[in-house]
Amino acid sequence: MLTRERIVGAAVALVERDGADALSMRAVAGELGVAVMSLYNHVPNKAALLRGIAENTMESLDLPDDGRLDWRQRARELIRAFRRVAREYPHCTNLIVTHSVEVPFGLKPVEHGLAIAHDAGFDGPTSVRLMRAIIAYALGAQLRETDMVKMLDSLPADAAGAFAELDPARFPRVTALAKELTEHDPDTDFEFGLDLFINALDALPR
Amino acid sequence: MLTRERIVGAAVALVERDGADALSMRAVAGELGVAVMSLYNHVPNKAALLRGIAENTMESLDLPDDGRLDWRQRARELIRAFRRVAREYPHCTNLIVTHSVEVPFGLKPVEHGLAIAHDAGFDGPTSVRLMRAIIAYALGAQLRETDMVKMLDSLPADAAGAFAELDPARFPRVTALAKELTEHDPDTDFEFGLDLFINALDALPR
DNA sequence: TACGGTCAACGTACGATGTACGTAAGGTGT
DNA sequence: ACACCTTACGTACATCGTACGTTGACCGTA
Repeated sequence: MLTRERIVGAAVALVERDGADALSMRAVAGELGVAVMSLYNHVPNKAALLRGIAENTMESLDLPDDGRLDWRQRARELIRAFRRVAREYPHCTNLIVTHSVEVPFGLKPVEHGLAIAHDAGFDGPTSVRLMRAIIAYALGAQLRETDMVKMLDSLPADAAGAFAELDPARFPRVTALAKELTEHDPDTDFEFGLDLFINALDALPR
Repeated sequence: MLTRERIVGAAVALVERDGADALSMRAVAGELGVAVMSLYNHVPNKAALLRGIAENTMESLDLPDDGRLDWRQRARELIRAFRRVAREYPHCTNLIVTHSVEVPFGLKPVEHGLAIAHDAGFDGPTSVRLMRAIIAYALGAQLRETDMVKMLDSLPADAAGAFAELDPARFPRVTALAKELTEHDPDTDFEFGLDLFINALDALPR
């Protein structure tokens, strides 16, 4: 029996295995050993399938918000929950982020974020704004990370060497920092920016 | 005479007028009153056309970095330069961001950013990391803004009302902040996050 | 003037994609 | 036994990127 769940599951598996570009109705049908048009009995169109993937991915968010902890720690954990999902379903996450799929995660994370901001002493409008800022950072970090990976893959082998051999008169810092620019530790980078953000919030007047 | 420049120009115009989804080789050819395959005498494939769009868009970045100013102000202006481009070519910018087009902007902005970080007193590795964090924010802010616009368009009319009528027991903050959540002033949001970031940098030990 | 070469533009054609629409087969209630 | 509904299927079409071969205008040389 074909169901929406099986279809979405196959799509998720396919995307994680072969990348987002490999997602086509025909490929999903093939994955299930089924004819293409059979899918349309359960999924109205491809956009709906994308929404299904988004829901399936984002519902693996677990948000164990312990109100007794320090709000900084709670905020960190909330953002890290997103990052964990992105690590578990990297290709699906990218698909969602880049195709700006319709409101993938529900209101629960928003509610949590606003609660944390409230407990930290921020007023309503400020809470909304700082949530937006932190969401922007999390989205961008994910995007930038995959960009970086792709770039480093496309550069031949000795990317640092190529940077280092630029004209030092025009690019003094780039040549000096060639090694750092071509090295990439996603977790460290992410945590660095996250810390920056949390500290900035901490310093904000309320 | 058909040239790469004319083709890219037509593509940019088309994307800004009809959106990124409207970009097809046939549409670009139509825009120029020319047969589809004629484009391939000047552009090897669609990916190259995307790169052309990215270059064309990002070369309108102007970076008047005045080294005598305060580094905070210089950093702000560097980020705002990106945002200006995003405001001038919104659809092209989104196309670039979401399709992670190959290294669209050159090394000049990177060099500027690193120079500013150096003048602010940060060491090399830290400069690289904080540049990455700020790039993540700028990318994500752009992404989130278009998401937000799309979401508000898709929601019927009285989105705030819909939020406000949720179960206040499950979503106390969301219902209380329904108005703020459905209102959107992109510039204010962007500047709020940018300030947050700059202040965080300012507070960072060096 | 005639000719051979170059090159920009074109037309045809193919495979892949999303999906509208009609068909068939098996189960269920009367 | 018969009508009906559900579920899967096959055919068909528009649109996409692009490989490949053809055309026709131009230009230097004989």
